[in-house]
Amino acid sequence: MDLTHNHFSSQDCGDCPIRHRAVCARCDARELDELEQIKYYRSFEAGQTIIWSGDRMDFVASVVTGIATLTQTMEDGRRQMVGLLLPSDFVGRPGRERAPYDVTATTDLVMCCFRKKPFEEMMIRTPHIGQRLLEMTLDELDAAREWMLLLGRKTAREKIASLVAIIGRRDAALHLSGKKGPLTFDLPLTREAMADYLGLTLETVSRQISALKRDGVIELEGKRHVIVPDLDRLLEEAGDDTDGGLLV
Amino acid sequence: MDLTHNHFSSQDCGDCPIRHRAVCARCDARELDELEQIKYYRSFEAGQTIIWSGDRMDFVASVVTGIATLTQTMEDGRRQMVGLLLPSDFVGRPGRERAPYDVTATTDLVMCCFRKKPFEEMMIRTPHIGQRLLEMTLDELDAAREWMLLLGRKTAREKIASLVAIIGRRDAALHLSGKKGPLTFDLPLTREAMADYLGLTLETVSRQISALKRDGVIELEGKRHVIVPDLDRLLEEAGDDTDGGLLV
DNA sequence: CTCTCGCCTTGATGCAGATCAAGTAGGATT
DNA sequence: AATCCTACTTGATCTGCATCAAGGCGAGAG
Repeated sequence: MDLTHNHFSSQDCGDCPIRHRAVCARCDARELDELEQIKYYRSFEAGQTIIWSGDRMDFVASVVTGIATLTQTMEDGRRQMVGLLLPSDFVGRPGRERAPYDVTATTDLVMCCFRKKPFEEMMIRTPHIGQRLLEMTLDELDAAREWMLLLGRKTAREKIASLVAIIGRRDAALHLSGKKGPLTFDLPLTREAMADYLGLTLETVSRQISALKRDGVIELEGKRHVIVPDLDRLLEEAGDDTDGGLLV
Repeated sequence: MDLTHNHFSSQDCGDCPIRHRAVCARCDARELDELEQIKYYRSFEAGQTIIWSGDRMDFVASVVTGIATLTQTMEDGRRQMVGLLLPSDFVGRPGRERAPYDVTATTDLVMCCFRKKPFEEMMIRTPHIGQRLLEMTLDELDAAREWMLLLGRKTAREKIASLVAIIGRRDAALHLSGKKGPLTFDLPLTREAMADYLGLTLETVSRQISALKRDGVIELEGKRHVIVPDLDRLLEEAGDDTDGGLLV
């Protein structure tokens, strides 16, 4: 979700930094109070599965800190990531009983949850919450469609460059950094998780990261920390024309 | 979008069969009248492009009859379909100026359009329109995620079987057919369009269709008309566990 | 009737990425 | 310091799909 969205207001964030951002920057005091009643926090450790596909899901939630993923698995074990949730992203669907995907914490994670039933009731009484959710869902749909282009038509090298660009930009947006020096950030995913994101094997991911490093498109410190000396070069490698897009 | 959705009511559809279905099965008379004011029809021929990516788009619309596609294109011409719009599907995003994808009619097509500005204003005054749009968008997001699994992890044979199953089921749903005999329907896409849908080349599409035919999974009359003698067999070939899913 | 054009099929070959298989690096445990 | 373990890297080989190339077929036009 786009952190620069015009409805956000970092000023009015109280003790729950996400609640306001995600659903109710436009709420009045009574509504905030009502949300407060149905809200609770949950913490997870890296690697922990939050919900298995098919499980009953009686809450909706915002990611506060950390990273979660949505994945689908076929009977024979093939896995595809279908959602990457960074702080401020929303998970859960009003009006659905059961989770359609596995939700997993890939780093230590804190989520701000709302009990589903009262949240749904509140949504009906409070239209702008639904409107905000619609905006967020439409953004997610756009991201999914960019992702489909990546999965269907990009080469392994382009996929890796795209992933690095996506994470780098979202990270920069999160830290609200005013353009200074080369983009630098940690990859918050294992090679295997990247492979599940990109529809590749982890060996191919590793090889292509090495290739981009060898060719000077990225630099690595350790295995996770990335330095992008030239963002335009990276975007070119990613096969991206649209450079406003690609926000997951 | 799911035609069996509980908010649909085929009874209350007037001269615009889609208007009610898509956005306002719950509208009262005044609201219907208001929609009437901002509504108009547009027809397109097979193959015609409705909007190019980047164009200004001053309407939202429902497909009445025929089929449209959303596609993305890279600079070098690689193309990926990211949306398949069948009758009753919605296209356009309130709050967005420009189209992010090419929209093309793949068959003769009639759309029921609403001028965007007044539609947006009406959405704010009439919450259940927004709620219905949220439901539809969430369904589309689910479909996009199934599609991502297909693009990222399925083999060419599984992809073809999945596509045939998706189209066959949606066709069956549209005709509200009460289970009778083997599933039979037309593929509304050229081999090239199927390739763009599936992230394959048209040659591979052709070969795999031939293979499924040879193996008795499907039968063909001409090049487009498909008979599915055993749906379970087809779904097995598609690698589908979830057999409620896969509605695009 | 036959020409033509779009759409489709089939064959031959090549290559990107999967698969199989070792081996390395670094952090935690003892 | 020795060990173990997990995450990662790199090499060798295999294969599924892309690519290049040559027809086939059916519908509409003349």
